[in-house]
Amino acid sequence: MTTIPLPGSPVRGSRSGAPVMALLDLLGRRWAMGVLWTLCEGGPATFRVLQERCETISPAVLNSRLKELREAKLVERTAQGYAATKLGEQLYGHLEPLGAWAKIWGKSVKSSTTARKK
Amino acid sequence: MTTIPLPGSPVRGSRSGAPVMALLDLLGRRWAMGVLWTLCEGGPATFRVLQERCETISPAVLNSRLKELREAKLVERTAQGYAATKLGEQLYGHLEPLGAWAKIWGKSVKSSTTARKK
DNA sequence: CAAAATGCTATCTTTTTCATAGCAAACTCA
DNA sequence: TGAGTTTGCTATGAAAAAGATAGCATTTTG
Repeated sequence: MTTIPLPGSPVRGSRSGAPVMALLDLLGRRWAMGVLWTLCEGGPATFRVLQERCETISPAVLNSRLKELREAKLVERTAQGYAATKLGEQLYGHLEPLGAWAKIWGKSVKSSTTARKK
Repeated sequence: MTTIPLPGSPVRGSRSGAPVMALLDLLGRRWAMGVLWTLCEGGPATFRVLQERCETISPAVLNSRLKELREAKLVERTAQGYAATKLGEQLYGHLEPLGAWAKIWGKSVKSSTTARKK
């Protein structure tokens, strides 16, 4: 079993346990941000629906991420299924601008990477 | 070799290749945000110095992340060593508030998780 | 020029993630 | 009520990624 990164306890990448390091560890796991993003964008969803929305996530990973996000108080179970908590929405508020920024980034990258292989 | 997620090409987690999905894929790799964070916080650094700043990163992973970040135009090599590009700084600008937010988060989580096991 | 620093690559082990299958419990409704 | 469906996962085996460590070629320094 994996340890769930929580602020205060030492995490991968930092012996200090600085909150931001715990956060980066938590979010730096495959699908962590994607799941939160999807939940916030599309609203509460059951496990199965969430899985479909994420298109390619496997149930095992979805389950792991949900456990972690719930323990981190970013996601909770409601009558409607899984949903972002207030804290989760707050975090999403910080992440959401990345959507717009990514488009700008996309242009910069593409203009310098036209016709690349592999 | 791993494919580097770039906007426009389909990435893990999304067949669409939406820029934000490419970004989340790129950043959702271990140490990706940490490296950018460290570079922006501490300024340009040589490979070795960067490695030390990151405390526990292995050279292989650091090397991979640097390649990806460079291809994504977020990091570049300068006379001073590796450094965030303008684009990278911009992105960091969006990430940076997470530092403060993580502290708030830390309190909420801790208050509900006092004395947990495992 | 010898010693130290730099920038990685190689290698092996441990973790994560992926891809699927499938099962138990809750829900539907004929 | 009880067969069929949906939901929420768990199990499993294989592939990919990350971690730990050693070490080597090149550059820099004294």
